[in-house]
Amino acid sequence: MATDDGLRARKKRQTARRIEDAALDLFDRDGFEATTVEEIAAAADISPRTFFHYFATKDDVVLADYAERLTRVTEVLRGQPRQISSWQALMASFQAVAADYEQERDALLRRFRIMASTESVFARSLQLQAGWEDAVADLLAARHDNSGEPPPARLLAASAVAAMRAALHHWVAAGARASLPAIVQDHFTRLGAGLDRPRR
Amino acid sequence: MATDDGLRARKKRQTARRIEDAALDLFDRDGFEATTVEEIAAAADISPRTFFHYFATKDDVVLADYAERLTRVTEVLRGQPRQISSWQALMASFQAVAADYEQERDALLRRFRIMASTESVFARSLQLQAGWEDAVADLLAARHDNSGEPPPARLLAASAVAAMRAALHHWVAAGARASLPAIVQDHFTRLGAGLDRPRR
DNA sequence: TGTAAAGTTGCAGGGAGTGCAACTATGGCA
DNA sequence: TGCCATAGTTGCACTCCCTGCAACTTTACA
Repeated sequence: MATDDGLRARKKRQTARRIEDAALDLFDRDGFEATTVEEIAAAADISPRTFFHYFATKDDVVLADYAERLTRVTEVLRGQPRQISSWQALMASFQAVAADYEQERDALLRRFRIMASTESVFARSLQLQAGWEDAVADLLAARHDNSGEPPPARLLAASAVAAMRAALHHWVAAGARASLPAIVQDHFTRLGAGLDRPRR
Repeated sequence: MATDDGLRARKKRQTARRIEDAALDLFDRDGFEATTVEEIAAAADISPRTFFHYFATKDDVVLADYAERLTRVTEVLRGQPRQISSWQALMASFQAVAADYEQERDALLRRFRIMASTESVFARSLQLQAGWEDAVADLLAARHDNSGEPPPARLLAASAVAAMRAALHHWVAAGARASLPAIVQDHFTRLGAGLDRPRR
């Protein structure tokens, strides 16, 4: 064993990457729905059957990095000092992801384009985000030191994901030119301060 | 024309209802995935082809009433006085739905059971909720009277849906015995007041 | 070099969902 | 009442996603 970096593992990563690249190119050219798994497999030089050993569904090729993003969020969240509020900790975690996103602006926009035009991919992305909520809520509950009343972990987690999504929406709608971490900070700050502002 | 209540329309509603009932019974008995459209069609006394004239996907049978819920939200939201804050208006709208939900506790819990065990249905429900966000955000933007800075409609809408979801989660996790509107009110109030509470 | 484990492939098949064309029922009208 | 246009139903053929299985190939390691 101990094959985390042997030839086998390296090849596997390469193949996954090759499939992803081939697929996204085809999606761009022909559209997601019009592209079949058979075509992707041919372009990536594997058999159609093998495709499903790498990705559970066609949708998942587009959303390959969601799992990594989640580990990023949880890592940063775990690293936050216990003195700061849960909300501040959440903001820091999601800003870290926002900073990562900015480094891959084009890939991100490509994904959004596909999501906007393909119901199933969009739905699946929301499902993965719901998984983030679960993980984050658990962490928040654990972060609490059991003295005093517990924070509404579920509400905090759901709100954080909602803020992140609204921020991304805002960023994309404005042409993806502004600073994403700044927008995320703004959204989190508003939510943290309270949404119930009197009219005017 | 003018056939909104003729024999034709009545029959259509009956058939839709018959399909829904047959499907949910089968889902309860055999599970969602193990039930085929063919079986549902047989139980509802229609052809498999006809099933897809009533429901776009198998998933949609479970989520049939989402569209009605949305119209309920938008109706109540439109009816809110312009003096109250956007957040108060949102709270009122979602509490109306919460009150409706409570009337159909068992049907609602059945749906949650299916969603919890079936990824695709859960994902689809989130997608429909995202549709709520769109509709609500549009309404909020329109509600604003163009004087002063516009409210962050997207953020408000996303937060409201998140609060609703967290409230439902809380309600179900606690055995669905508490008052759902009260829980919704509590969640909205917390969010409205601001989530960024200092530790202790 | 031999052997166990991991990875790949082809095959057969189930089930969702769609387009099309034929058929049937309904609603309105002369 | 009988006729016609329209709406709804059905069967058929088909595409595609995805899965289990068994045979085969490659890699790791002693």
